[in-house]
Amino acid sequence: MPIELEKNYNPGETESKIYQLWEESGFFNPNNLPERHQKPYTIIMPPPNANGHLHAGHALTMTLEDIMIRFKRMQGFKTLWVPGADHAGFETQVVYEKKLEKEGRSRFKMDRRQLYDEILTFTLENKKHMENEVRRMGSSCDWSREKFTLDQDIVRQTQETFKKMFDDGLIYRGPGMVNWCTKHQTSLSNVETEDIEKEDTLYYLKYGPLTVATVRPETMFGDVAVAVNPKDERYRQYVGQTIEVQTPIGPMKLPVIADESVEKEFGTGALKITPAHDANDFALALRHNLPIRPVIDQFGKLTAETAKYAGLKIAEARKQVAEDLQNLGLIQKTEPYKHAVPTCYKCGTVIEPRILVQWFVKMKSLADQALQAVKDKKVSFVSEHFERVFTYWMEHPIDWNISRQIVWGIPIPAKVCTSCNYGAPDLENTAHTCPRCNSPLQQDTDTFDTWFSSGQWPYLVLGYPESPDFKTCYPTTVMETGRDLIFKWVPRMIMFGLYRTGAEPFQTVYLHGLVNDAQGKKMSKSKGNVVNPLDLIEKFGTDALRMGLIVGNTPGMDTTLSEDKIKGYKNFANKLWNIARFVLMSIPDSSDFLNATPTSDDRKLLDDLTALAADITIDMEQFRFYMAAEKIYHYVWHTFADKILEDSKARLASEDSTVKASAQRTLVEILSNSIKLLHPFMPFVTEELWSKLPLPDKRLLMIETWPQ
RNA sequence: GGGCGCAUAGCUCAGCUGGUUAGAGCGUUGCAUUCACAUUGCAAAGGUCCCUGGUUCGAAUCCAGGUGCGCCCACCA
Repeated sequence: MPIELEKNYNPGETESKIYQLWEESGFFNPNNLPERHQKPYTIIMPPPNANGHLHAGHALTMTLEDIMIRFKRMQGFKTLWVPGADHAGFETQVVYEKKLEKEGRSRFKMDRRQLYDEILTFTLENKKHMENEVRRMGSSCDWSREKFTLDQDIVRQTQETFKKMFDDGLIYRGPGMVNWCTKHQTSLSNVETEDIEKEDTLYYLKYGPLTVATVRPETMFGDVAVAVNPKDERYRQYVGQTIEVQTPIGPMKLPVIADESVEKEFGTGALKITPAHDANDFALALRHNLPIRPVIDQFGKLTAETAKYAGLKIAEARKQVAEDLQNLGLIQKTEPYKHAVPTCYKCGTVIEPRILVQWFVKMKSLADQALQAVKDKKVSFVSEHFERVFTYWMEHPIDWNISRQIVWGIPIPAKVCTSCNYGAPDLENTAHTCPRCNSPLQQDTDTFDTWFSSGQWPYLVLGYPESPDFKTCYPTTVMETGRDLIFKWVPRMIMFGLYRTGAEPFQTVYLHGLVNDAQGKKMSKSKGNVVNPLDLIEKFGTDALRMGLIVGNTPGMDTTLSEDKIKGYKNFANKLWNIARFVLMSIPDSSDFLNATPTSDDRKLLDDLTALAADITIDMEQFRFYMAAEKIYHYVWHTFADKILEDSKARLASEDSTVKASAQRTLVEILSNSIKLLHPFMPFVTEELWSKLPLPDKRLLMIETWPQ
């Protein structure tokens, strides 16, 4: 009996069944692939944060990487796609703190150990959801190799990198300027702050014989100098002098110094120097050997140094100080002033620059090596312009603060002195006394910036240095991730990879753009336009969602996700289903017809498809998935269904058995090749239909050969 | 202030190294329908390819300038 298909394709039922079939087949694991699969092709999945659900961007990541992997697997590569989960230090802790807040609790009143354990439980719970959602996307990744950033071996290697970098002089212990979030009580790296435009007042303050311009009069108590440009004739006579400055809490004496960094044109050309609370002033203070005088504490309140202002929060203090200065006649004038201020990217609190004794990575030499690797084309970017963006970043490296004052993360394996600034790695827990001052040492309670571990991800997940996976699969083939990670993650992976393994971590970087809403607007919780990929899967099926994400989506460019578009691909899945239904209804029980000689007309149809397959293969090789997908879609619907299939109806009814058998054979062959070409994009419906085709020696479609 | 990108049909976007009549999806309009599929088919309407200049036999495509928009970075306090 011919195989009968249901009238319509039902994605829901099919998808869970098929994924289970794949997973049980073992073919996600390259070790189980048939003999022909020899040459490695490896992708390390950017580990999604294990603190919530997949979003549209993840859905795009999974789709693109799965397309690459499935295509290469069919071509005969030994494909490995390693899934992972990121503990996402600060991000997760923020999520958990919000949860605590709702429960009326606070991390600051909790025992460190308890807080850690609670977040761990929370994370492991969410990690399961995340993993199931990765499966729902159809991802053919090797779950047997899944890694979590807090796995013991990962933690151990991360800590060893820290020690090695310290020994090599690439990591040093501050004091250094850090971005301090007064709400979250931790320092943040430069990529964890977000500049926002702010309207402030620019105050012109009388500083003895000079006038300085500032938006932060409350920091005047921390001033240690006034700086002018050495070429500024107006102030030349004061350079080297000490001036007496009136303040609401009494006079202070400040030296006047000359420094090139001072702009003559801005304000009055004279700049108050507050090294404890301004990154530029700190750099300038280092150049001129100036003292550092902190007047703001970790909670953003003024310190005892400021006498009557002590305990006031910055905003309140600013108001008070300005008012008092006004009354003393020390404000010459004020003007409105628009500028960008860095804020905590999670809570929007204005960052307070502070000088703290913490760990920093020296970026210059690492960045130079990364730059060279890219120049030498050891790493190339899909969409070449990303190379320019990357180069710009690597030419302007800033030392990287890797200490976080949060519990959720990999502990920094170091001992720090209780009385001086000494600190050093101590992985084996053997150091107890400070070699500098003999004071007791204590375990550093800080954890690593999460990018410090995820930056090492490619070689860590492959089991560097000893594992066979590392030896055969590193450098990996492609790193596919979001465009915004060109400066957060990609450079760190290249730098760490080159430093620790001596080789670049991947050969090609494919960056995708943002997934925006149907109107092209960025999705955000506050706008309420966030689209949940799981909802779309429920509604239209995974295959339809994948096509909707891929077609028309060029590398690096943002894309829009609209239900109408996805609906169109749901219809397409059904169209394909019905093509197969028709073909299966048109062929006899016996499979003799498969050996029929095609008529010359049919031969032409088969040759056309071969040519198309070759064309599509080139698109796939060159990462033009948006185009390959559209081409096969167009062929299946508007050539195969609308023309070939319609034309075949007469021949299928032919009395001439040669003509009839040729038509049958041709239809089956075109169908099976179309299904193969579509498989990377629409894996579920194609695998299901493949199972229905009356072909000899059939295996799972996922390991079938790509059409030549 | 610097960097990167974008501007093509009503909407969202393709158009790779310059080459007949500029394409797709959705939307719109008309017609069809006991057929594998109404989750369908056939057909139609719809474009100053942002503007100006240049290179070329030939420009949506390459170059220069302009305009508008988006993103990222930045120490003029």
